[in-house]
Amino acid sequence: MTDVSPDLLFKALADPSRRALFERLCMDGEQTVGALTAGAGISQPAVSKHLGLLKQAGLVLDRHEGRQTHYSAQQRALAPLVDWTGRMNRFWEARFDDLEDLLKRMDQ
Amino acid sequence: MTDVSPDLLFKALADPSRRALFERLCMDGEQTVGALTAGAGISQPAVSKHLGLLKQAGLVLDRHEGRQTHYSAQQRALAPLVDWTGRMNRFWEARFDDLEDLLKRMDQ
DNA sequence: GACACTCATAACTATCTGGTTATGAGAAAA
DNA sequence: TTTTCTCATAACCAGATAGTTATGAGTGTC
Repeated sequence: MTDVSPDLLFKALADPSRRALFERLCMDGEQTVGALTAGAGISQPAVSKHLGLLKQAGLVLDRHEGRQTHYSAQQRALAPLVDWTGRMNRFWEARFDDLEDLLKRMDQ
Repeated sequence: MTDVSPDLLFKALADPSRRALFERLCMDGEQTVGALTAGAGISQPAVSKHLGLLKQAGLVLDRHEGRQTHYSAQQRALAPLVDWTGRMNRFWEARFDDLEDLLKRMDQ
C-alpha cells in the first residue's frame, strides 16, 4: 500500500517480458499464471519469477485460489512514476520560466 | 526528434547513476561532463558512457564547445513514458467502468 | 612546437540478470 | 491413497552491464 521507490519501478518495467506481463494484466484484468504463461514466449518458471519481481515492486497483487494463483495489476502502483515524470517536467518548465524572465528583463 | 520506444527509455532510466545524471540535468540545466563527473560517485569514463546511453535514448542533447561537451536534458523525451502510464491507467479505468456497468445492471 | 586539459573510446573484469531444466509443495481429482 | 495439476523454488548457465584503468583525439595555452 505504501509507495515504492521509482528505482524498483523503473527496474521492474525495464524488462520487456515483465512489461508485457504487466500490460496484459492492465488490459485484460486478473489472470492465472497458466494463462499468462500461454502467450508469453517464455517458460512458466520464468513467468513466475517475473511476477515475483512485479509483486515486489508493488505493480501486481496475487490471490491464491485452490491450486492456482491469480495475478492482477495494482492501479495506484504507477503513481510514483507519474510523480517523477511530473517533477522532471516541472524542473524543466521552471528553468524555462527563468529564461523567459531573463529575456523580459533584457527587453526592458 | 522522432519519439523513442518506451523500452529504451525504461532501460536508460533503470540505472540509478543514469537517472541521477538526468535528474541533475533537469534540475540544474546544461552542464559539462566535468561538472557532472564531480558529484557523481563514479569515474569520468563511466559518466561519459552513461551520457552516451542517455543520448541514444533521446533523453539528453550534447553540444560541443571547444574542448568540452555540454549536455542538457531534452524536455519532450519523457512524453512516451507519460503516454504509456496514461494508457495503462486508461485500461484499468475501462475495466473499472465495465465493473460499474455490471454492478448497475445487477442492481436493476 | 610542446604541454595541458577535456572528453570519448578501448580493453578488461566482476556482478547482475533473464533464461533454462529439474524438482518440490500444495490442492483437486480419481 | 494415489495420481494429476498448478505454481514456486533451486541450481545452473550464457550474455548483458556497470564499473575500472589506460590511452587516444581534439582543443586551448604557454
